[in-house]
Amino acid sequence: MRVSTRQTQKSNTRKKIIETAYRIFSEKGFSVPTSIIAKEAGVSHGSIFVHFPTLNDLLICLLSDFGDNMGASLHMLAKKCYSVENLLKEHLNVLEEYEAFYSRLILEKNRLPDEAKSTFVIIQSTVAFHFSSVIDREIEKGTVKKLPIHILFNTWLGLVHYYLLNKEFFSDSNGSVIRRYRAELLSTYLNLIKKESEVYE
Amino acid sequence: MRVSTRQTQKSNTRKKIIETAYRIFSEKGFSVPTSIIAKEAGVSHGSIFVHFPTLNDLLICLLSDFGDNMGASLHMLAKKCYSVENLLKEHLNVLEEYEAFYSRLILEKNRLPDEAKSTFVIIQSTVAFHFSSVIDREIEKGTVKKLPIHILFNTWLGLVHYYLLNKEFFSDSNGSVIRRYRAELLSTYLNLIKKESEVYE
Amino acid sequence: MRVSTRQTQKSNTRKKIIETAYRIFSEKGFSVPTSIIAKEAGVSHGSIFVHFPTLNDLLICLLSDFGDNMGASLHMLAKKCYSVENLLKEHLNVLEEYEAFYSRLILEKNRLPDEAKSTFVIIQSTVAFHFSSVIDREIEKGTVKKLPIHILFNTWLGLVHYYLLNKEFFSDSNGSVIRRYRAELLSTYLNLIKKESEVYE
Amino acid sequence: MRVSTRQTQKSNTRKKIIETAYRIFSEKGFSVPTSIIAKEAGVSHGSIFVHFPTLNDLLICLLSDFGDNMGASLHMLAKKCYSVENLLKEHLNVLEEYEAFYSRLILEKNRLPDEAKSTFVIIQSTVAFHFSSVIDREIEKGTVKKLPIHILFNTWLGLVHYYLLNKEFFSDSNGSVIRRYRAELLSTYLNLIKKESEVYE
DNA sequence: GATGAATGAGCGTTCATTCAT
DNA sequence: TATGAATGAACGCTCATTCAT
Repeated sequence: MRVSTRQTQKSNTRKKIIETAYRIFSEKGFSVPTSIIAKEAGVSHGSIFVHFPTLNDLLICLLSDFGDNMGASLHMLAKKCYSVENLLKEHLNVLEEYEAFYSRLILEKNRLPDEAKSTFVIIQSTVAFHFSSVIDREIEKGTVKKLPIHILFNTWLGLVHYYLLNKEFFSDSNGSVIRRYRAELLSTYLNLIKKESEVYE
Repeated sequence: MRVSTRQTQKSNTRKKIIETAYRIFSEKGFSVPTSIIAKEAGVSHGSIFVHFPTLNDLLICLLSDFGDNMGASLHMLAKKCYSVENLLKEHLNVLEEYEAFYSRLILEKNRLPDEAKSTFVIIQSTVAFHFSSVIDREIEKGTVKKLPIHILFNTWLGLVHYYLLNKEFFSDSNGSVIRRYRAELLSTYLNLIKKESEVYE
Repeated sequence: MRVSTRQTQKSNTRKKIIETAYRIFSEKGFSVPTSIIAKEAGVSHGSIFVHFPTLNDLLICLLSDFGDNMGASLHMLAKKCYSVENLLKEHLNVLEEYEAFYSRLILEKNRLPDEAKSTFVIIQSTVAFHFSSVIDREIEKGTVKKLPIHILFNTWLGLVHYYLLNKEFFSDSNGSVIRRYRAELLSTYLNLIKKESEVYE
Repeated sequence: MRVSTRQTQKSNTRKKIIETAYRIFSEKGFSVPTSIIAKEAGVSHGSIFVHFPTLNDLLICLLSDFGDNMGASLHMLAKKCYSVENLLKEHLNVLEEYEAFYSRLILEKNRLPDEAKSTFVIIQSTVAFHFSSVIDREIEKGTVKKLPIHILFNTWLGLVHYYLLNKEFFSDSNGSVIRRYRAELLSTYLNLIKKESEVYE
């Protein structure tokens, strides 16, 4: 019991740091000083370095957790996705769930440790995989235009990222851009890729 | 004469600072220290602050100049653009011309003074304006799908920005992504927006 | 039994700390962090401060133990030492036995608590005492030059310390300098202090 | 004139930093924080890093200057030194001149950048060179015992260093150990190395 | 106007020490 | 008693900004 209590406390602190960092990095970007994270988390500055020897280690942990979580959410895409429409809807659901941090990731990944890039790559690969198989099928069925799949994918991702990265132009800074533009994004994109006879409404 | 000489000198220094900052920010991003800019420009560190009271002022000037230049280039779009295809080709030409700095702008605009956003907005508005009028015409002519114009535009911009922001995944770090993917970007996008009978090759 | 067990445990912990600190300080010097000592000793970081309220207390204990041990070894000098030669040989034996820690002590004593100096003094006094009585006798016998004894002693100590403190110039960093230069140190020193008719070979 | 004034100011600050660092390192050792040096020098903390990019650079500069100065003083040894006695007297003069910093150097050289060791080596080599040539001559003349020169040298250096390193046992902490023990050191050492017929008084 | 040395607040990180368990 | 997470003052170093020349 004793040991368990101690471990709980430790992991509580760790959790507080991780959650605070996640929240603050989401809000303000990855260059917020560690001292601010500590203050917001209600722990001492030194505590951060008890749990994460360097700032990079904290970032890597955050990104890794994030990649795992978002990856897990994305893996559930496969089950429900009999159509592109469904796939993209679910993709938007996942993006909405992780919206703030994901936006920071795609914006600042170049400043982050190399591990960040792999997180990014893994996430996109997962989506790309499901996207490919669904689109492939639809192209064969003749419901989607026959165009190179990777560019169809990049077009979708580019479109969504464009809204995420320019959030302040599209919505109140607090709301979710994804939620607000979900319908528009979906219908436009689907109407673009569908053959004319298959118009999406 | 004296005054004129001094003014010449003054404006030379200013020009050197602006050009150097433009080049270095293009290459390394906006967080290069001012001392490095000064050294590269061959002027004293203090000179920067004679011409630009704060770093923000230098950035605003740079962005404003950039907006003017790129805006001017973009205004010439109108003349040549009788078709979407031509318009987009010219847009890519302009983007290629300003590629490095433009990429930094869309990547780091959140770290820049608020004025940066207006530069960004002005540039995109200019493009959007020409895009609208051309697309409008083509929709009316029935060569382009009837979809909300602003989303068609965002799709195009999102697609291009996606390549610019993920340059390292698409090309050698030195070459121009735009030059390399120009054909692919154009053909994909046009095939998406054109009605089937009008397929772009 | 409980109490005894607990006491055993306590003294075991204490012993582990002392032994580890002795070993690590010998190897790496006195500025190794306490956390490293704890890890190497296989005890918790806090345990160090249960047994030694401050780092200084640990150092004082270590130095005191060291003084006792080396002092005890040195006290046995008296029995065997009928000649300076024997005395110095035995002195070198003792120094070789304690070489690593002793070298650290003479190198870093200024960074150590004042008590370190008394350890140093006690050790040297012990040697000086035996040295004095042997040399005294030899001077009377006329085998050693008649010079102030304390300087003869300081010359010897200076010579030996010089080799200990500049170990890296004289030998591989791993071997014992004393062992390697024992003969040379002895013969030179003895030839210096002996009257000519008594040359040492 | 203007430029000269500016340069003077700069070099004044640099000089203040160097002199203060020299003085404080002499008094308290090389691990005094840079912030203390700055405060004592009457300059801002940042100023130190304007003149010396890293602490190591400051140390290297200090040691290099020191090596040059002491080296220059030592090179004058050659002229006056017709006898060991004169040589050693002059050596002591130089040591007395640089006593405080020299003592720190021999005590803490292991903690200093590698360049420190070369300073140490250069200084000792200079002394060793003059020592060798004088002693060589005297051994040939038969006034000094025939013993390996390098150990005769190490004995001298060991003796002097012993007094420098244990200053607090030999003299008031303020006075110069060298000045106080000059006669004793010289006479003892000379009497040890001289043949008996040549006794030094 | 141009200079560049000087400034000092702020950064990530270290480590002896404390204290609830 | 033993634990080890938590603490916070201190460190070397950076850099936009100031100002005497």
